Amino acid sequence: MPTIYDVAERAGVAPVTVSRVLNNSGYASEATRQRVETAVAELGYTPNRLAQGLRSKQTQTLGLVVTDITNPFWTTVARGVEDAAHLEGFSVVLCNTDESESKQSQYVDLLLQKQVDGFVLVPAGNDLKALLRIQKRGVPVVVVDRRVPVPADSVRCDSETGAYHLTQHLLERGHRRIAALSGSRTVSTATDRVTGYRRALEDAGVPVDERLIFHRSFTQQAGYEMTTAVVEVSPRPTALFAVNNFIAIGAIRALRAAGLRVPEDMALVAFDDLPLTLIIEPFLTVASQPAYEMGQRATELLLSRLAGGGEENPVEIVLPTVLTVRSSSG
Amino acid sequence: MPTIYDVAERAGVAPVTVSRVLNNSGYASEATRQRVETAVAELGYTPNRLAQGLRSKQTQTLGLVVTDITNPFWTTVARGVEDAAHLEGFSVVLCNTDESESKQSQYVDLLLQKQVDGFVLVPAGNDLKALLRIQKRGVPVVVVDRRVPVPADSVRCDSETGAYHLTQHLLERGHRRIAALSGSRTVSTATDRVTGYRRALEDAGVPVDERLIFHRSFTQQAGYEMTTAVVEVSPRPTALFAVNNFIAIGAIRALRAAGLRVPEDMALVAFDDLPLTLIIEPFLTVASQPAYEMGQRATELLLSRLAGGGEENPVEIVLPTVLTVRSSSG
DNA sequence: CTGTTAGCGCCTTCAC
DNA sequence: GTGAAGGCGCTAACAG
Repeated sequence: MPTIYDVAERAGVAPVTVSRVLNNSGYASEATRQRVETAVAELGYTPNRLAQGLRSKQTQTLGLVVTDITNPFWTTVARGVEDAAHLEGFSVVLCNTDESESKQSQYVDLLLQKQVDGFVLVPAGNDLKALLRIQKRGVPVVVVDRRVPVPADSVRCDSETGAYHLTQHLLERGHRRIAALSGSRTVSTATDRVTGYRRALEDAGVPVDERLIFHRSFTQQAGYEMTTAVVEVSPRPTALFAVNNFIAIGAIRALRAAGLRVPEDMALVAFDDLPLTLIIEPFLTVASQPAYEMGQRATELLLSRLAGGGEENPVEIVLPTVLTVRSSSG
Repeated sequence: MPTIYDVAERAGVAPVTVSRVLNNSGYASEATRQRVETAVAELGYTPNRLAQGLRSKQTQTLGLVVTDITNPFWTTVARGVEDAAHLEGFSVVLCNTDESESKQSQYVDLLLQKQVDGFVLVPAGNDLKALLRIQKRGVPVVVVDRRVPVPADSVRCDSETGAYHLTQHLLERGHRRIAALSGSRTVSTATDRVTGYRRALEDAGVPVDERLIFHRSFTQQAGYEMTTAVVEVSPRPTALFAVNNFIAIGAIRALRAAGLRVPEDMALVAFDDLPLTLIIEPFLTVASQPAYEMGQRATELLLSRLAGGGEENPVEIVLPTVLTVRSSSG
């Protein structure tokens, strides 16, 4: 691997001059510029970003910490992050925490050691230590999707209002007994959506039946189990509100297993759309989040922080969800 | 940010000793080891991987270059890569080429500059320059999913046999006019699958009608368009072979639009399963690829190369596809 | 078992 | 407009 020294020697200049030409910093006569550039080409020189980073304290790299890239929602967020980062010459290191706090901790430390310039972070569980460690180092971080009880730049959707609209939609359809199938209580999106659900019921003067509110996890398996339990409640609810896409799929499967039709025997609405590229016939009524935009906006915010821009105070971007009514709600 | 010098000073030892303790390289008495460790803890010292990498010429980082993380197949491959890498303490930098050769080239160069230790590469288009550049630098690379006309470690599925089985399956069901909807001719998986299709027809003594073979791209849009065209061919085929999942979805939509039922009016088989976590009722007959395992195996192979292991010659891992018969084939 | 020396490749600082 | 010196944080190679 040739270095700037090799280039310098070949071009008959000093190493600094090579650096200056390559980075367009400082003056350089057209003549030397030419000589350096031909030397670079002849040698096939490539800068070593490790050395650059060590010296300049910037790696042009972002850490992306999500729960599971296998969930199409995070996939899309990741794509938004990657595209926005690439646009500014930044690379993205991908990490899956699987909602495990220890994995999150491990990854964050690793990324800090790698001197990433910033983080796009989906906090796993309710462990704030990792986030705080990042902030303490003075490394910019944007929290995505979830609320955290500390000041931090963030991008998320209005979960509560989205849930409110979905529930309201069911109420307008005449449903009075609506079950909520949610994720872990430690995750703000899970609780916010249940809060929106509650508020909609209360605003409509419909009593909240605590036996119809389930908290488990954001998985298909959990959706299946919660639904299996909910159909046994007496009197049986007439509609379900699934707090994410996986739970919804699990719910549909459980309903089929129980011989119940959607929406005739049980209406269903959900948070998060399913990827339209993979679905043959969209039929779920959903409050969908602009996943790509979330990733993109988060990254843009992060990069603006890196550029030294922005206000002093944390920026909190809250995007609206989009209610799409389809056949599953009757 | 404290450095080993700070730690050394505090512990009353030389910087090297700190390095030795931290990396468990070379001897260190229990006493100094203790002193170093408490100093590390007190200072909150964290190694700088950039400096380590510059010195040791190893970054513990892999470059993952795929066409589009948004496709669940690649998502799953990526997850396999990430998990396997993480197991050995490696990080993964994610890049989407969107099948663009210039993007591929750009990314590969960037990753080389970042001194990644190895590549998991899905070659975009039929441009080998990027791959050759990697190999020329002596950086290990494993090609995934596609065949390339140069020696290289690789992991892929047996596309030809998979396609053969799918076509054979349709033939056994009595179909004689079967259309093939494929991707770009520049991608080996597209051509291999058509080759398998041809061979199955020939082995069954069924003449190949070139008007029933389409090459466009691996997208839903292309699937839709090819299907719209294929139903106009006279005599109309009775079955379709979609060369990947997106094409299959596009085909189904086009068939619906044309008022044709699957499988009654048109049977359908496809390569690549749809993610079972997102599908309510799997009904596509498919030859599915073990995507997660492909990523995992590729990464393991790559890491074994980094460890200096393996044979001299390129290793070519060809995994079998799994035929899953469901209702779409009648 | 521990320390000294040197240098990975680059860029900032200061001279000329 | 160009160059010399020094150091970013770490570890290999060689002492002792």
